[in-house]
Amino acid sequence: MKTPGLFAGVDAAFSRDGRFALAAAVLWDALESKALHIAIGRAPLRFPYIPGLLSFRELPAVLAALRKLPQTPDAVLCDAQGICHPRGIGLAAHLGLWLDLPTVGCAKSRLCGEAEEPPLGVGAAVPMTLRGVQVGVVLRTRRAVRPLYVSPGHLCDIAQSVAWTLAACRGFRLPEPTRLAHQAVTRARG
DNA sequence: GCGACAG
DNA sequence: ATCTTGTCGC
Repeated sequence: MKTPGLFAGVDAAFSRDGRFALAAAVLWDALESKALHIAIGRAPLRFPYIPGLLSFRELPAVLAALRKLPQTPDAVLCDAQGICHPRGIGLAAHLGLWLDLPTVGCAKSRLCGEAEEPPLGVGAAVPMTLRGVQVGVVLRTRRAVRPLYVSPGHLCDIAQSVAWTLAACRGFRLPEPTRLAHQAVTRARG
């Protein structure tokens, strides 16, 4: 698939009473660099946070938010890992597999795998390996700023996950879809 | 036993 | 993730 023109970005947070997982799904037009729709989803929290099992805690709310979008995006960007996961199925991969949609994992920190420090320039990327095989990259999305851990979620390869992530960045560390989703869900919790 | 550990 | 103020830099 070529570079998506219509992205969706998702991110989760928690209600103040700690009983629900909240999530925002932002439909974002890359050509116009603008959000077309923002939806909020909610689901009761039934699972604790366990590294490696994040999907069980956050996916229900994420799915509820995505269901409210008026259109199906070409690809979904997630604030989590894709296949750079102990079992090869981080939240982004899990979500894509379930929805049968291309997804990318754009995590802010490392869960597993090894990588060198990438050069400081925007777009610099170094391979992220797990058990000797490359599963993603550590990508600099902003000059001299903490890099992102990018890996394919579903229906895309490493090169595409990087190209798509950069295609959705607009000067901030996080790609616009997930950055806006983070703002939206943060506002939603009051 | 010790350290690591997405959000 | 969430709890929290000011502060340094573009």
